[in-house]
Amino acid sequence: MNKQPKYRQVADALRREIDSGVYPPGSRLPSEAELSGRFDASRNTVRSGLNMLVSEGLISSSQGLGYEVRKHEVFELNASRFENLTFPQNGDAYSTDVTNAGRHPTQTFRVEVTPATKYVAERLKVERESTAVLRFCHRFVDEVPWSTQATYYPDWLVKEAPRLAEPGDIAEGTTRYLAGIGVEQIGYFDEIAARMPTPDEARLLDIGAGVPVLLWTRTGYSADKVIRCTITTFRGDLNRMNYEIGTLSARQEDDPQ
Amino acid sequence: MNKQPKYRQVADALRREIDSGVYPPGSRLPSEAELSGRFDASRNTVRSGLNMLVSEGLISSSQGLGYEVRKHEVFELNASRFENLTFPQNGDAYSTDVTNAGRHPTQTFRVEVTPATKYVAERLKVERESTAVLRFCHRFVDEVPWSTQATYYPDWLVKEAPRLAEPGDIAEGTTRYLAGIGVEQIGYFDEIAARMPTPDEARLLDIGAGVPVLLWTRTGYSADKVIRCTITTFRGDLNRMNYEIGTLSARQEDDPQ
DNA sequence: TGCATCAGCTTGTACCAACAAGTTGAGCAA
DNA sequence: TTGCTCAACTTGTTGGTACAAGCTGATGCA
Repeated sequence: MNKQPKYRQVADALRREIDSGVYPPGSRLPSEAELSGRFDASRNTVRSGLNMLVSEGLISSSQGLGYEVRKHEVFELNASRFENLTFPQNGDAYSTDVTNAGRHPTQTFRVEVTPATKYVAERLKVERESTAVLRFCHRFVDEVPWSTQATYYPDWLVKEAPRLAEPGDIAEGTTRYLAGIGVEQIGYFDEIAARMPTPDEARLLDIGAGVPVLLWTRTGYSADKVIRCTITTFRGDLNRMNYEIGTLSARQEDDPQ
Repeated sequence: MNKQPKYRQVADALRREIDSGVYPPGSRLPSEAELSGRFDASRNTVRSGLNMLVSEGLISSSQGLGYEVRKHEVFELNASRFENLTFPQNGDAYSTDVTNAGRHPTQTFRVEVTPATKYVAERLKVERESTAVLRFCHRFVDEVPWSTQATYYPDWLVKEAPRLAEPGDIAEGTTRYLAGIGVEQIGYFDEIAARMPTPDEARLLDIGAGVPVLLWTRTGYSADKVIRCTITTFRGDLNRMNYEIGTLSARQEDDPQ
């Protein structure tokens, strides 16, 4: 007889019903008052149970509207193709991928000079607090905030490639621009982590409780130096990263889709 | 004058203090009663604020002990080396990596025959509900639950490689065993996602609120067929995945560490 | 018809009270 | 000294109340 607390029983019961399809994605749950009656619990207790499900990312709530079962449409990011070494396409990949999926991409962009954080300095192999150029992108899909991308370039590189510090877009892509002046990216190092968003990230990506962010750090290097560090934050509930490694084989061809 | 609700003011103030080092990782926060006095708020209001920080993964609480600022020691997983194509080393990589880090690895292991879930069936390219062999690993580092790893092998492959269904360990590693009978893995496809843990996952990995899981799905294929699907779940707060792509360059050599 | 208002629903915030249950250290007993 | 008990702390659970604030559809006025 291991008695669970009542608010947990509420959460478990509702979670089971959501999983089994009683409340399909997009549907509304009964109101707190109704659940309060059904489970013979106070409104506070029911709210505790609902809060668990919110923290798990299973449901979301809005004032005046009620609780809704979250939909999970996942967007695939092909990380190993994203920035092909021989045909660098940089940020363009985002626009093309999104457009191909029949969605509408928009983004805001800004450039600034900023001291490198500890995390960035370690990766760029420069002194902490030494300045770096930050090219920052805030991306949307169908007007929904999707990701933020911050690319840092070390000071010494900006001296060789001054256009990096200019506020405008670089039409041919930064990788190609750098290759043009003799700085060729020959490899990169990816780090992927997950955590709950900071309040800033939650605001920029418009995510509520229960949704983690996927952190993708790509450090690109030339034959002898680190030339950039890109930190991308994605909504964890809307994105999945893919890596294709090894011989491209029948796996692709016999895919019926 | 945008007045924030009181519980949010509590959370923001404490978050700022944690970030600025007033409460360093591992230290204890003042008790609910003390904070209640300091912020001139009821215990419930203070609890709401503290709960926010718990959901963000910044602090954790235990009955009788109080609230503690979470420590973040991250373990690096080198995914591109993990299963080298020419020198397959499979699960061994986990033991060696952990031992090299001066930690103590343990694991439990079991084998079962189970119907493939929709997710697994899609990746193995078999019928939904058709049986697969599941080799399941529950891994610990210094007695702390670290990850679970579930590898599924399709039915047709088990007919050719019967040892896959045997309960015991395969000493030389499954990749090598399969290569020995002519089924060579020539590539794989990785998918990485993040989400909040299910109650089952939270139990197996012993994670509380505010910690997401990192989901890593590796689908391995031979020249003409998919031969396995491995789903690994990690604690998001303790792990980071790395991919090294492109020419191995000076990046490694001039790394002082 | 068209528009504004408002009643009645929803969740959000904030307080109070009481008791359960886990942890620790002081202090007493063997 | 050793070991046990217990008081005094901590957070966890559950109940209650009241009002704020967002949303929707019905009502009624122009």
